[in-house]
Amino acid sequence: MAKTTRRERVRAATMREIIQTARRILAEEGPEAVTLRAIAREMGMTAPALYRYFGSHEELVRHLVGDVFNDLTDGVHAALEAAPPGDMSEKFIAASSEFRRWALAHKREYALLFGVPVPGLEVEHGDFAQEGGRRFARTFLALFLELWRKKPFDVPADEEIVPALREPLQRYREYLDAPELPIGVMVRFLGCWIQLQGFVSLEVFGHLHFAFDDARPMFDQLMAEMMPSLGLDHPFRTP
Amino acid sequence: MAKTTRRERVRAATMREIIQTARRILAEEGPEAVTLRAIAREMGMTAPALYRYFGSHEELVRHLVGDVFNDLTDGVHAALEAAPPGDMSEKFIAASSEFRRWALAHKREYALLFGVPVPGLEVEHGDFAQEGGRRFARTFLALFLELWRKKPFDVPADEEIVPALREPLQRYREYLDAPELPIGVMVRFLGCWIQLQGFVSLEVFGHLHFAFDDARPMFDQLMAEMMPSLGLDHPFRTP
DNA sequence: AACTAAAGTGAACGCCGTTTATTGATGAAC
DNA sequence: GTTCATCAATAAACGGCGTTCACTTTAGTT
Repeated sequence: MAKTTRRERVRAATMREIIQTARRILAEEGPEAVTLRAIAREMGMTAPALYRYFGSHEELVRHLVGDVFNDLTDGVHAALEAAPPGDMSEKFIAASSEFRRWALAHKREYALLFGVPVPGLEVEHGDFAQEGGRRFARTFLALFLELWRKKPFDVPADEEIVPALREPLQRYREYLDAPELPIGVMVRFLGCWIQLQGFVSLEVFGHLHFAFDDARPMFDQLMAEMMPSLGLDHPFRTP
Repeated sequence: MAKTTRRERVRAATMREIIQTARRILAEEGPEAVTLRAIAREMGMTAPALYRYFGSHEELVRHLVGDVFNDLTDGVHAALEAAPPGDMSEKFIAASSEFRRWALAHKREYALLFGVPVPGLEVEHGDFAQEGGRRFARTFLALFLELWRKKPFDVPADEEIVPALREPLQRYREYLDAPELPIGVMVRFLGCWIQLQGFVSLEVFGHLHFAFDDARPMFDQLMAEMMPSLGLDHPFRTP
């Protein structure tokens, strides 16, 4: 079991400390401050030493992305578990609100996950980061599927779906390994997710300031309009 | 009229050349390549010379933002004018599609406008850039208002709007100087705009790849679902 | 105790934004 | 038409960055 030599353990600890330090700097001073030299300085090391742990600055940041993803996903999971077990409306609100809350409370980390990809604008985050992203995606997907399975809601018939969209939806359904779902469910799921994340991204990046000081009520409105389309009641509440 | 001295003219021309050069670099090599030294190098100058024209790198970028905004706005205007004059459905599709088309064709410029604000994540773009942003916002706003005025569509009654949202909507309505509009219209306008820009941002920044290679059909689906809520027909077409 | 592989250092390279002192050009006033 | 002030542009330098390389220190293994 514990085949970990002492060397391996201290090495792992150092890697963890590096990522932790990077996160602190990210949160407190912004993404452009996350430099190898700053991290090393903070840890009482020199920058080249970090190359024993990460091949480049970019690779370090990719690990950072994975770490942040896990944090966000943990938050959403916790919110889901804290919600009244049977109440799907509350669960949906809990997960969505926690996503938004976390994003606003960790703008810079959020920007790292869902902002403009830094290098070529095309490259997917690799490996570690990608895994974190998948886990996060699975969380919301599972919630939608639970929603649908427990209490199927009205979804667009196949003929109401833009023809060119049908095949991509089928392929995504295969990828999800859920062949029993109508593609109308897929289109609802994706539509809702895009609305949710689209809204939160605009809010976090300040692109709703043109209309709102505080976008919270508009978010509630969005939820109030979206939830009925998922067969959920929305408690018209503004705590 | 032409009070411009020769000095002023050549100065203005140089400023234009700087912005132009910056845009070329932005488009071809990405935002991180837009450095004072690179711009100067390209123009056969040295970096400090640019300080005669812009107070800092950031100020130069703000002007760049304004320039890019104007480009985008011009594109949307052109698309609107090219649409069949009377057909509001076509106009709406033209403007929305042009917005998306331009964004995808100018990802890096788009990222500059609607990505993560670079410095503190809070600061609004100042002056020149802000004016560009306003002009752009006015374009879509005017389109929505024309829509509503020519053919009023169903909007949520005041009681269907989340209470905490009503006052902010009234204030935004005042700011727009359109006191005759029901706040239900405001909520529709903002909701549609947020959906549109949210979608395009996610697509441009690659955050829809998790489900789609090509998000175009999903965009069409979005339009197909959104337009009826604005009293518009959607031609179920996928050219 | 001796050896070896890993961890860490310091100096250097070429980038960056920015400041300062200095030179070159040009339009305006006499 | 010459003088002079003003603006444009430069070279050199500072500190910061990612990264490389030759080097030393540390620590586990034999």
